[in-house]
Amino acid sequence: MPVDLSVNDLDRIENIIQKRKRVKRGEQLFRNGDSFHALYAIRTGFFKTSVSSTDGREQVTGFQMAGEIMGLDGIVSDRHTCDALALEDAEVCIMPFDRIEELSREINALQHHVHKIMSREIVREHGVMLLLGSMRAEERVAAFLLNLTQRLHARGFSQSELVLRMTREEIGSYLGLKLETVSRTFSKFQEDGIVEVKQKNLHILNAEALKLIVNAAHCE
Amino acid sequence: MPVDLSVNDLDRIENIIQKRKRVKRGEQLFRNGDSFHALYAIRTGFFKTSVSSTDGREQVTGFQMAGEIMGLDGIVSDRHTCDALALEDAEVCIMPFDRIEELSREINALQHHVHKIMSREIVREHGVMLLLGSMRAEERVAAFLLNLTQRLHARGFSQSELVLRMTREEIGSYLGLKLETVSRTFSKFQEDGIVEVKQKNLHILNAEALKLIVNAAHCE
DNA sequence: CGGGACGTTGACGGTCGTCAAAATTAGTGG
DNA sequence: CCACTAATTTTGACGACCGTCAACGTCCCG
Repeated sequence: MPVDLSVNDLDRIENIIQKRKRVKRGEQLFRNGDSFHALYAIRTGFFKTSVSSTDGREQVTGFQMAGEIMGLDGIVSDRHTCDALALEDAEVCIMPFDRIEELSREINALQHHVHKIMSREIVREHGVMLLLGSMRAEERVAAFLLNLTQRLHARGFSQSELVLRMTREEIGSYLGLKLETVSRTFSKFQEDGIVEVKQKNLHILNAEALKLIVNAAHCE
Repeated sequence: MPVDLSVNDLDRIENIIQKRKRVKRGEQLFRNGDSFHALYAIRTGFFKTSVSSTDGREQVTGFQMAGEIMGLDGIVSDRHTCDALALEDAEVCIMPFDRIEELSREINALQHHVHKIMSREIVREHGVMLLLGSMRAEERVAAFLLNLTQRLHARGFSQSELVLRMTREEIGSYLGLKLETVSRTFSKFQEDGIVEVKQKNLHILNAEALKLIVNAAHCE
């Protein structure tokens, strides 16, 4: 959140949050078609968002953790266009969007902050498109692990230990791979001594090796 | 643009556009790293936007035509994070972003309009992720053609005739395919009597067939 | 303790990438 | 306007990567 704000403005911004909501693991916060009226800030927990095609294929569009914002997809049509499902028990702040817009008109820093959040999401998705469009399986998985650990580290968690809240199938959906390929890639990384995988628990032994895999141009 | 506005407000919004800029085919409007200060609305012409990985792989993130907005990626870090290149001679309106924010605070409809534009871009990218993550080559190409024709049709062009301003390689980059695969898929569609391809000129003979290809669950 | 969801591993095949060559077009300068 | 070169496109042959199908193992939760 922006820092250079008067105490008064900070108070007003915090008042946007009318209430909080608990979402249990396996429950949906919102789903495709729901009417849109608020953005959600994650306080605790872990979510996945996904879209589905008419013929039922699911594409995971992202995994969200504490501090991140969900619901931006709903602004354009006043309806949510994706599903948000809690992968572990979670708590979110409900921020009614009309109040965000109202206050944004009065507090410049908030206005710009909102714009940045949306722009950041666009840039993030550019990165996913690069991953899906041009990387091979090992590169995708390596990039995925590095991204996760980096975000967890920024929240005070370990750089090398993490718990995968999502299934192999959900990882695969996000990365454009089948679950078997994800599993096999984990196994290969383990054989190579890069990671230690024990079900949902993952220990990164050699982050540099992962970075090399991601940045390796595979043809030259 | 929003409709329910006073004449006065409309005037003020139009005054955001300080100047226009011509961009010749092959020229870049902005590039990764450029400092950000404005959004660009396309008046005429056709653009591609793309991001690149450290090792030089290019991913086309979109093709933009008249009426569409470019530059949203730059808001978050005050620097553009992608390249925008004109695929045909073009003219754009330069809209300084600080003026957009300024006026957004006063004109609610403009504020909401800006939010919708950003949300729409996020939703569009969700669709691309679905395409890249779960569709096979023929489905991708079919979806691409339908998307292009639909947008061209909305601008008064033919539903069935179009000129591909981009190369096979650029199409491939956007769709996560190699140029040879794009070319082969066009040839196959032509054999099947779905389209007629003559270099950059494309004639869609059977749009319904394309829709079937896109919506076909390929395994059940 | 038992059942169902999830994960791992193997064998095999298809889709699409790679490499190469030829054809067609576009662009440039004389 | 034409010759010439570069860029783009098409097509073929081949192979790698990853998806598919199947079987088995493991974990979690009631």
